[in-house]
Amino acid sequence: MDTYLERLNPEQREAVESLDGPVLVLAGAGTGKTRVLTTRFAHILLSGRASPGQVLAVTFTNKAAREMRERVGHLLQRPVEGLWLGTFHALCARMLRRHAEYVGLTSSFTILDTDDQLRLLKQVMELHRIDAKRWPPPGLMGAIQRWKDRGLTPDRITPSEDTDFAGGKARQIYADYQERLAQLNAADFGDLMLHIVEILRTRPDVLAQYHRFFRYILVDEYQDTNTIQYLWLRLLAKREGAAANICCVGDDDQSIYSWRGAEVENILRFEKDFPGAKIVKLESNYRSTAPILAAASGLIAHNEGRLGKTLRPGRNDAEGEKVLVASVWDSDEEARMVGERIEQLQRDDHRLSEMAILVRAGFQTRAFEERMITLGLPYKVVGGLRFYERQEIRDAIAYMRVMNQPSDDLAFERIVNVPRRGVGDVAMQALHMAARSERIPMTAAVLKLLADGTLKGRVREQLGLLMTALGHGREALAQASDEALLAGPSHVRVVEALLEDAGYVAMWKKDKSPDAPGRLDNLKELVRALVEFDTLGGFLEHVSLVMENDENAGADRVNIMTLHGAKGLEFDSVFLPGWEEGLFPSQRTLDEGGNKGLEEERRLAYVGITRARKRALISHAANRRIYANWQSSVPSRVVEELPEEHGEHRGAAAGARELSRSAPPVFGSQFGGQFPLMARRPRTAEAWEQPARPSRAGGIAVGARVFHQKFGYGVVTGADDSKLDVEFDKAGLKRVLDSYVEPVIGSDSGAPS
DNA sequence: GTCGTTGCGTTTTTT
DNA sequence: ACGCAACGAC
Repeated sequence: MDTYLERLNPEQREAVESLDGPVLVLAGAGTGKTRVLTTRFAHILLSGRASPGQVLAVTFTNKAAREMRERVGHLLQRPVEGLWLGTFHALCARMLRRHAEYVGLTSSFTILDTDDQLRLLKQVMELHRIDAKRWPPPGLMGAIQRWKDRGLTPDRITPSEDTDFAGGKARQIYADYQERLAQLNAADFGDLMLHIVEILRTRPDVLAQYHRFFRYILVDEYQDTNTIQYLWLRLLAKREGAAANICCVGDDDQSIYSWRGAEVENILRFEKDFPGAKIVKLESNYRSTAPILAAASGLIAHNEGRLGKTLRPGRNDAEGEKVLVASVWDSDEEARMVGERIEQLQRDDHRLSEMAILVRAGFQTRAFEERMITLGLPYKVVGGLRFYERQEIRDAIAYMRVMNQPSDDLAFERIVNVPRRGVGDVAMQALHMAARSERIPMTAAVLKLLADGTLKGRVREQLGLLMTALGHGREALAQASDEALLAGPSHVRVVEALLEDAGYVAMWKKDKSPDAPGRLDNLKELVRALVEFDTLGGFLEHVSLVMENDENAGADRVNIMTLHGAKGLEFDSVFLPGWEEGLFPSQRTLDEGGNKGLEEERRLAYVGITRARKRALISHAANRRIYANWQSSVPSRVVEELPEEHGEHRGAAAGARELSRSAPPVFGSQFGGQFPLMARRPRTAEAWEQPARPSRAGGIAVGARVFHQKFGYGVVTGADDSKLDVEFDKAGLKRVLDSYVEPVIGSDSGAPS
């Protein structure tokens, strides 16, 4: 009976068994965080403390929720139903459907996707006559989202926060945007949380109901919670006269989402909010070898203000290969080297799916993809555009939404002229006018303008066909329930017919572009997915909350993904390319976030290294092609922070570095070819130290005329160790790394070259 | 109303 | 270099 507890180490066991009162579990990478969470869940149920429906378990991704559900079921040795287990958004949507009327919605409200949100915001901004050039709608959308992330409804926006955008009109636009959402009976993603928090704040009766309901709360990835999620948790957890049975699991060292509103501070203030909280640290790592752990620990130790965990090897067999650092000439050579190493591992019977190339930014994947194609190695880019984000899928879903809910104006606007039906600005204006003046949905406005003869010619004919197709579909859907018992889910056929009759399928069949057949396949795939649901409405709820991509799972492929995308995953072999100043740490993060930004980049590096079970290969290139031109780069400072004794440094490019800044890029590939990297004898120990960082500051004097790849020509106005202040002719005063600039030869300043 | 040209920006991403 | 979005010409 208690065997599941015996499989835990003492810390894990403490985290699982401390059921009364608040618990914060600080779980380092690979220390069994998920195991603790799922076992705790099972333990609550098996010890009879609560029934499945009385536990609230929250995750960030659907994947994590699914995994937890499976593992809990496995521990209980039966599938569990009626759980409140899901993502923040899915759980909030579920709650909001029960109390929608408190925020002016009905329980059948629609959830908007990002396209819809932006289209709606643009409309509101147009009404305010905001110049979209000067104040780009996506910017304001972002601001609104951040407000929502912080729990700020329009009435809570202070004037000082408002002035930033659109000349002080942002608050008003936000308010109008919310107003329009309410009219449309719609909520965007942020609203799911914002509305429910508003309800819990203002309706003590509703809050009390949930307090009675949820006896235990479990939270995964707590370091990633933003303010509104924190508020939601706190409201639900803090009960009058009872201990808060909330257990949050997180790792401050893996907080990498501050740029989208996550507040690590939520971890730090846990003890303040929940007095008497028990803190359990999990530090035994069962995933990685000792050198990998040492490298990761040494690196993260450079951060300040940590809660201070140390990872120690949890297994006896944890010795292993050193972490490699490779210096290469350019990004092409880097891809070649990684490819070779992958082939080598493959020859040694390692599975491709146990290898991952983790990059800082999306554009880096291309070089590796190309290399994999040349070598004939199967690969998958994880987290590219997801299935439900593809144009044809969104269009098809918009068709379904309109059929399901004729008042869904945003979905209607998306498809009204797809395929082209001759509906342009003029016709749209007329439809908007009619809809607004009569206070009717757009589809009703179309019927009206068709009836009164305002619409003529081709538009009239085409829109007539569209409305007929939608009408037929809707009728068939209404009858579907009778028929369903006999013929299986008929909504599948209804949707098929709709996409045919509306000319949507024909549009892609006519399309001669190479990706049209693929899009038709995707549409078939979408229709197939419908079978899993009893009703069209159920399916639509699913797609708006669960945007994921399960394609070609299971096949043996090399994984290529961003470091962010890799969080929570693990692989035997991990490749970490592009560890160069400017790219990783990213220049932009440094510019915007200063030292805090740097620390987050360092955490990202920590996440990267700790993904590896057996081996990690870090690399940096002296030259990288960014957009059109080549840029020379210096190794990331993060590379220098790796502890020496656990790594090995290899590379041909070290000596080449001096050359790199002045040599024409065409040299690059030739040079790389002459020094096959992996064939070189590794230099150990002392080689860990960076090959003397090219210190140009000494070489470039104040007053020197220089050239910078991005900013053009300029004059140096100041210098300190590796940074230069340069007054550029076109771009103005910038602070740049000395290695990014070239002295201009033959100018009056006479810098040595 | 549609098609072609110009111009800007280009980290990370879930739901 | 490239892709997308907005604008102007047919």
